[in-house]
Amino acid sequence: MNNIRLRFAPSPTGFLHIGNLRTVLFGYFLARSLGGKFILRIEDTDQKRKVEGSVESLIDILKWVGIEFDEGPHIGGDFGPYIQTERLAIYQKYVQELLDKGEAYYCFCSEDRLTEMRLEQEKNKQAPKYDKHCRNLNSEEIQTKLKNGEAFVIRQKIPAETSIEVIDELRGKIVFKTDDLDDHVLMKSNGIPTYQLAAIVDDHLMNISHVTRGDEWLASFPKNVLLYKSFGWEIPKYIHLPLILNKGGGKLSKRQGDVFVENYRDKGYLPEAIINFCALLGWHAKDDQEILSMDEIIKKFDLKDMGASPAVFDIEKLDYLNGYYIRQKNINDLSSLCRPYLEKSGLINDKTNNDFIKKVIALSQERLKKLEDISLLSSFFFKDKLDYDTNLLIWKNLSLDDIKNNLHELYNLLEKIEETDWTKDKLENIIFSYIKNNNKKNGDYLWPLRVALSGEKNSPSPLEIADVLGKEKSLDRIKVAISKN
RNA sequence: GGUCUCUUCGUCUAACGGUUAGGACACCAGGUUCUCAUCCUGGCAAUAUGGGUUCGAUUCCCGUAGAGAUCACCA
Repeated sequence: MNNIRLRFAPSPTGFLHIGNLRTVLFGYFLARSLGGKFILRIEDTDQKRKVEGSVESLIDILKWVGIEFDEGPHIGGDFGPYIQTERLAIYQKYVQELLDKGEAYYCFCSEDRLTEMRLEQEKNKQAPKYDKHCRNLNSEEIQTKLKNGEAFVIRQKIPAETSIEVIDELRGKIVFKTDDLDDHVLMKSNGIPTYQLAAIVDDHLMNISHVTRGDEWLASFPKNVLLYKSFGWEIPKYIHLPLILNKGGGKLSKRQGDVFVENYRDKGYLPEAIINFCALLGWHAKDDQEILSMDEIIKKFDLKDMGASPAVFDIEKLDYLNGYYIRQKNINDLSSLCRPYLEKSGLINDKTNNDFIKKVIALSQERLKKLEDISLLSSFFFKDKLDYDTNLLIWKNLSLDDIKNNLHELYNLLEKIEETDWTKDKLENIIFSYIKNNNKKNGDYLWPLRVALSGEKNSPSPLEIADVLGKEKSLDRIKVAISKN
């Protein structure tokens, strides 16, 4: 039994961003490698951005990836509730404590005044910052305004003219001047706390030992530390994970391709590949192993082997890993994974014979980068009529007549083979010895045969295709090729 | 603009202050009974820059440059 507790605390604002996935994954690796607990907490304090149903889809996709929680809104736990809007009374209590201690203050400034102030600051090329207008109101003024029912927020009272030292586990000590820090809003006028308050209170109350969050929070880290000090609470270890960048640099954004884990799942990326890929973004195993399962990563994971520099998302490496993991699948698993893609593209229906599909998929397995590729790679198996240019049949500098002759010879040869002997190995035997005995070259026969059977420039070997297609269909396709003009 | 962070092959990254600066992806070439793919072999390719400290710097310190983050009653 130890006290290691980490959490993933997303906002329910839609699909899971790949950068967020990387953050969860590292939190998960750390928690599990330390033998600790992993908790899901929903940070829904921004009601405007909340998207209906996103908590459910979040839990779904995390489950698909293979992340298991020990506590959370969907499974309960001893530190609930795990949804922030169900904890409002708690935040009220703690914000009052801050008020009583003089670590926070009422602010009655209108939005209009704030905007005006900001415009003025911009005009004078100053950093936009709250001007502390309400910081020194006396209690009479406050009581009067409160009685008049004036709207207010509660702001954090940042100490003046000093500096604050914070420790990030990846970067070490960082020093900020408090005068550069804003008196941030802790409690909004609707009585709901901001992230800055809610996250700190919850992390404390939920006994979180290590906070893993994105790099974008580093700038507000000193304010968080100040808040811990105001409460007199112990500060957990903080790990600000570097961001994932686009190919051209810059935050991974929707405009330059897929950013949601759901997009990758739908295209047929495997969780194994996604996990492995994300792990390699900022972490490296001591022994240089680069193909790793979740279990292996957890076994080898160490905070010390993590970097603090941002990483570019390179889809080509993901493709490589995905192809690798697809090749490792056994054919039963792979065909159940691929079948939905074939059905969706209309090549098969739910009644299509499964054994036939398995054979087709087996031939495409080593060519797949992602599951959705199966439709394009294997469509010729399912079509009644192949559509290809006659010239595609021609191999090197043979004439079309030569090609047709060769196909004719093959037709006569294959026609004699018994249905029960129609297997890849036997076909191979017969065709190769025929070519050899007649002193011909493999390509003169195999290329046109392959095109006749597939209609494609690239495909598996003609013997493999013929085997899967069966005698009748194969002979039909050869006949069609011979009669093409 | 202020503040903070980051900087090794194109990309992800390794290297107690001493290595011919290593690996992976991508790319190129060769091999694997036709193409593609797989697989195997080989190749190309990096310490941003200027100063220090040191016998010795990719590694430590300072400056410069570049990139990124942040500066909401969003998270």
